Amino acid sequence: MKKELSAPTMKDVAREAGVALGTVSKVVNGLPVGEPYKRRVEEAIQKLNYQVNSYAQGLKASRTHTIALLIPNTVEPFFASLVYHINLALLRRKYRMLLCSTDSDPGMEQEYIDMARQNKVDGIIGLTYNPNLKIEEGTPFIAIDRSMGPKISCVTSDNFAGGQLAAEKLADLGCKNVAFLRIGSSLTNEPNKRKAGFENGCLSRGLHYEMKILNDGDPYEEFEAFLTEHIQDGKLSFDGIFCVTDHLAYEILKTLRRLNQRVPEDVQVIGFDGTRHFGSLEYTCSTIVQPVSEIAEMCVELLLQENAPVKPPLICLPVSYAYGGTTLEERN
Amino acid sequence: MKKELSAPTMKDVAREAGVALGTVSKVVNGLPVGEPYKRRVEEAIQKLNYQVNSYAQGLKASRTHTIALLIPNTVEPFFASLVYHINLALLRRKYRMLLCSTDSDPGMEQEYIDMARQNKVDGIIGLTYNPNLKIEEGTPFIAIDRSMGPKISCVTSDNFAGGQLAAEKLADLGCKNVAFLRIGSSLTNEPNKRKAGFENGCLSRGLHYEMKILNDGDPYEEFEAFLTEHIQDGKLSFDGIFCVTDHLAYEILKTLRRLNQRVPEDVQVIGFDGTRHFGSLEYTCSTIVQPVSEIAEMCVELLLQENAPVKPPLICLPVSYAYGGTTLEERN
DNA sequence: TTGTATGCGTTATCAT
DNA sequence: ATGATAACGCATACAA
Repeated sequence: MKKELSAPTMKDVAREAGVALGTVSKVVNGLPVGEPYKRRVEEAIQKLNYQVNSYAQGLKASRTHTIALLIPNTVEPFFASLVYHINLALLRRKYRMLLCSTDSDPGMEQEYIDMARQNKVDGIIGLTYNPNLKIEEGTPFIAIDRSMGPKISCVTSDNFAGGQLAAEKLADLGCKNVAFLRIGSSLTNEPNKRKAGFENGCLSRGLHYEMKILNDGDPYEEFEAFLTEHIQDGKLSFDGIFCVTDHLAYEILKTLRRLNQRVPEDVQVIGFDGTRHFGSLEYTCSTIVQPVSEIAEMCVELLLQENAPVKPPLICLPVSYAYGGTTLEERN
Repeated sequence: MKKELSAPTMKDVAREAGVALGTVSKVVNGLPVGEPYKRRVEEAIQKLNYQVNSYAQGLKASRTHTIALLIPNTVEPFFASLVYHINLALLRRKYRMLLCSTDSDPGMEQEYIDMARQNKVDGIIGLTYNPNLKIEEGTPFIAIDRSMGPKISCVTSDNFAGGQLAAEKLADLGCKNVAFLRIGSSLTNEPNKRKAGFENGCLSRGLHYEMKILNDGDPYEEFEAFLTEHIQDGKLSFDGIFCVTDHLAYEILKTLRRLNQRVPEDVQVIGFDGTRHFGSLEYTCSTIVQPVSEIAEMCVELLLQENAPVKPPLICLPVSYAYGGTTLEERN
């Protein structure tokens, strides 16, 4: 009655196989070992149902094959999708993920970063809007969507090109007079790039445009007021609208319905995000799709290649356009 | 130049504070220590920015304050919400979460369970449809939504009561002839309970009902055919429909629109799930809401109370009804 | 009350 | 090529 309830250790395997401790370690780690020894050890492992204790491994090697993901929540579709794809990318490399859902609360974020430090994670991937987060010098950190300073790589989708693409699409689809709608703290700069790209696209195509930008707390009704102002004799003067997120597009679609505007016949709408409803069924609206899976892969790749010659400060991944029923196009 | 890049250890703190190793340990763990010593140790901790290494702790105590969550994916709203709330419940108790997104793939599931074992997690919360998963005897395991055998507690929402509630609501709202629509493997028994509860509710209210149940691979078109069969002179014979999930309800709403049936004027629709779109804005449809946050809390609570006198085999949490625009009710 | 020493499971450096 | 042994960072039983 030695250790019937605690899990078997290498020592147990060694005793069972009648070999030394070091030999078992070598077999487990795939180092060269004499064939008969190897067989006996493997049989003992089978018999005892032995599994290495990665905590002991981590203690020794100070590499834990675990990374922490800091994310505001797992519920918004874009975040949910990010979590999913990062998890996959890690699993492929036999890495584990410590999930840290922060609610964008600075206290929670810091608490989680400390936790991560205690757990000696090999690195952190973080999507946070907190500019003055204290990150340990030694811990590899990759930021998503938001630059955290020059020493930290940031992976994001090409927001500028996305805005531009939206403008070009609307122009291609026959629009003459379009609007840009946005809500969100002006501190965050990524939406600003969407806006800049959109303006750029409109100018290069000679597309007339107007903008309506709300701050974070503002009521959506202001958009309705804005649109109502642009209706004459029941007809909206815009024939195209670019919304800074799919979420906003969804709200605007409802507003347009209330205002008796048909989509896409009277006015076409393009959003930004590209995360589909209900897993992977269909888009809410025509949209600029962020390459979530590529973003995930890039983050993990960058994080794990420790001996990187240089750390790229900002990596923009290409976006694409997807039809979702709110623009004039063939249904497929 | 001893250890300028590796993190400081208790030994470093002890040297800095001029006390013994054990004293530092006691301060860190809140054990009684003389006030002046305590102060010096705390100052040293501050100065060196020391953090305990929870891997070393775990190795010693064989308790790691980490649990693993096995879940098909993080993208479907119900799952996403579950992940979010379980994460919160764990954080409150200073526990960490190892996220294991499995795609319902038995291979991945087993791989993750092994990983979890290697990591010596303190327990596993799992939502899996794989009945013959090999779970270590010693590891505490809580199942969500699906019974994994008599020795493992299962937490779920009260699906039977939910079905019943849907029937009663439809009756209350004036329905006379209703339909139950379901898609999904008949092996899973929770949807069966929704069905049984619904039938029960219909019978007790004298509500006439029909059922249409599809298997997993079947095309949605069969629902459309079913509904079309029940249209005479443009009028659907059903005035109420209960869909087994919000997801299905969403599809059915589109179908009804194609068939020129107005919702809720001609026919009222109730779904099941209650996870809202876009984080927390609004429901897709009127629905039976699962108490996700309570489910999460219950799982964590059960998992962590190790000295439980008895393990309840099945715990059903109460559901509620929420208006979502597809039933005849006041907008609020 | 504080300091010292041992062991947790693993890996790596030694002799053998 | 294999076996013994030290060390990783921490907690704790024991000695001072």
